[in-house]
Amino acid sequence: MATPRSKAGTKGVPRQHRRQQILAAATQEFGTRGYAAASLPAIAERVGVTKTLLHQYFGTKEDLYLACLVPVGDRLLDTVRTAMGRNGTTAHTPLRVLESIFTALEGQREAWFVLYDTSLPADGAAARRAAEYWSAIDDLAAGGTADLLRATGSADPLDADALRYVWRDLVATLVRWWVKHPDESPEAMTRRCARLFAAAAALTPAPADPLG
Amino acid sequence: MATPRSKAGTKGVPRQHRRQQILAAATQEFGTRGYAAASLPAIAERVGVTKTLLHQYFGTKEDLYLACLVPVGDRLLDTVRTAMGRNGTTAHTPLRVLESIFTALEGQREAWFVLYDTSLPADGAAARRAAEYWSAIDDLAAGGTADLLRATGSADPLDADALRYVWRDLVATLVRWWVKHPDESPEAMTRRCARLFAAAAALTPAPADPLG
DNA sequence: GACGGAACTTACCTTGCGGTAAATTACTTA
DNA sequence: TAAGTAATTTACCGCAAGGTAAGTTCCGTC
Repeated sequence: MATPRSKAGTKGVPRQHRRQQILAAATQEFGTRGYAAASLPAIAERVGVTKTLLHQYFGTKEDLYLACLVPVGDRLLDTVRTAMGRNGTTAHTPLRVLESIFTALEGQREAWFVLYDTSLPADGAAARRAAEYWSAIDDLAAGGTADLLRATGSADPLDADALRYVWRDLVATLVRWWVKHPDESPEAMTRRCARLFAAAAALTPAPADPLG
Repeated sequence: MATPRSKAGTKGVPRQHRRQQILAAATQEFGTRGYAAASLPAIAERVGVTKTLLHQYFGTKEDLYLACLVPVGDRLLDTVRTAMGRNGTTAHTPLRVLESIFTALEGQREAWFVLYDTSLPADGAAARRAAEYWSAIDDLAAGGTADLLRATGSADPLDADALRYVWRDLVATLVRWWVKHPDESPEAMTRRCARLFAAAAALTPAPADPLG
């Protein structure tokens, strides 16, 4: 042995394990900083490894991003689908969806923002894939919001678009607040959302009968 | 004359005019791309000028950002203050605030996002200044949200914090949607928000027992 | 019609990033 | 114990960004 001059060589970390480490670190970095501001050196440092290794495991920066995106997207899409799935839209549907999202995200809350990154190279495969995910999720929400608008007598298609947009960003906002309050459990967070919804409802002078 | 070898020299644009041009272009670029992703060369190209000129007019990249931030922040803070100022919080206060924001932003809608840029160097003067602005605006909103929560019987201070957070991001979301629909006038946008609020209120039934 | 300042560019430096080729070390097994 | 392979680093390239120093052109004016 005697003074190993180089730090190269295996560190005894099996491939699959390392893969997971990298994915976790990258998801966190991408989720907090955003694709553009995130740097491979920073991710590598989190893992305690060299930038080069990331390339060898995942290829290009965008490839790595995709590798983070896919599992998160699948998990969230699935969660929302089952949360909305069974019975039609009721008043508790939004809360049920939120709770399912919080639960699915627990342990890696920043992952949400990997799905909705605005700083992606617009022409790349990552952006396309992300767009697929949130358009799929939006479609699920579309039913609910349409019902909602019909109930209050608005037929404007732009209203529907705006409402979907707002709902999506509202979820993002709640998750972002949640990230800043790590002690909050998914259940506690859901209850908090319920209270906030109630407060918000009090804000608007009650119109007509909700949802038939 | 005969073949001017260099394109240097004055283009006959007076200093103040040029200043405004640069500020407008920079605000747009920073607002759409965000501080990190925005590049000085890109801004310079918008103006039809060289990167160097930007430095000569405004100094460093962060300095330029600050020069964009300050007028926007002042204008918005002022607008919100007067919109909330007179009578206490009523049911129409949020809409009045929104309308004032839309009006103040008309002509440069992306400017909003200069105020709420998350990709700023965290330790810099720009971030500090931006934080001052939105904490000042948040303080204005604090009164309203507190009333709201008290009305629904929540005393949790974290609820108040979350509500402020959500409200701020809601505004950002609406502005973002608005940016994507350039034909929408401030007034039309305000009316649309009123309809959306009504729909959202319909969603939450009377402040009954949350979570079934 | 030469002079001086205002407006602008050319040319350059440095840094940090994404990305690749070629070592270097450790683990396994025959 | 030596070969072979898996895991990792060193050393490098190219590029684009932020930033600076030194010009170059234009314009009014005496």
